[in-house]
Amino acid sequence: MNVDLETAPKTKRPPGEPCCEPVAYPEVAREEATRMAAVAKALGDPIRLQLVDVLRENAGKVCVCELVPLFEISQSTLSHHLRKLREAGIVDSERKGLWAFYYVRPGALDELARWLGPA
Amino acid sequence: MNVDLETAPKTKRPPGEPCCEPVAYPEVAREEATRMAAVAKALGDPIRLQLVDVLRENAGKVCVCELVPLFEISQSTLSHHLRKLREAGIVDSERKGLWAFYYVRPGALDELARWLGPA
DNA sequence: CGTATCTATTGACAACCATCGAATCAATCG
DNA sequence: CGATTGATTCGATGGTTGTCAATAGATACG
Repeated sequence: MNVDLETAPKTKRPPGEPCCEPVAYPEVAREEATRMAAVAKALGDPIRLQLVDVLRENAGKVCVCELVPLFEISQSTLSHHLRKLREAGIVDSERKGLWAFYYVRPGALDELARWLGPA
Repeated sequence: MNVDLETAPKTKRPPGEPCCEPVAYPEVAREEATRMAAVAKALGDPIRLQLVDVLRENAGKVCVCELVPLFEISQSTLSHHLRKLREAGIVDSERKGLWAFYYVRPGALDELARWLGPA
């Protein structure tokens, strides 16, 4: 998480030299960032963000058919968004008879929330 | 923020009726979601997320030329990412002489962080 | 002025994305 | 079984994105 960066000169330098020394960069943040960016990307659509919002407060209680009228999109488009969220590990679903109930996977948003959170 | 959803029947219904009654949907969340989704979208790239990470801890101290060697991308691509972050209102820049110094705008991440935050 | 350095923009291109309608799969009921 | 309803997948289509090379703009120095 800590990108320890040696802040470089920033004063005039004789031309011919590059701007700055190469700066050390902790590998650790790389895959962490990739994971969090994937979650953020999945939330980077208003409909998906609202979907997560609805699901967080009605976990396991809303079937897909109830979600459709909330947004002015077709059913297949909604299914597409749900798939994106599923692929990002944010939600999961459970089928019961005819209906499919989605829920936000516990802890799925924690890493991003913590990073984003009050510094 | 609260999507108050009347959880619908979910029991067998006589055929011919639609699955569920249309569900009331608070308008309030709509533009809120759009704003937050825009921020999330901007963070939805590993490089941009790392950029924000670096800038948060070295606000006003890192010039663009120092950021380039941190990632294996060209200078123009980095500039492109910075522009994206600027357009999303996440960062801003200040020029001093030859150099451009970027910083994370205070509070830019708060709304999303709060929504995402520990429920 | 001219030249070197740093940053931003432009143009191009492949990859990805959101969206829809239509087809398909799944499960319940008669 | 056959019909119906809900959910997912498929195919197509405009739009957006990430990337680079090349270029342009801006600032400092001589």
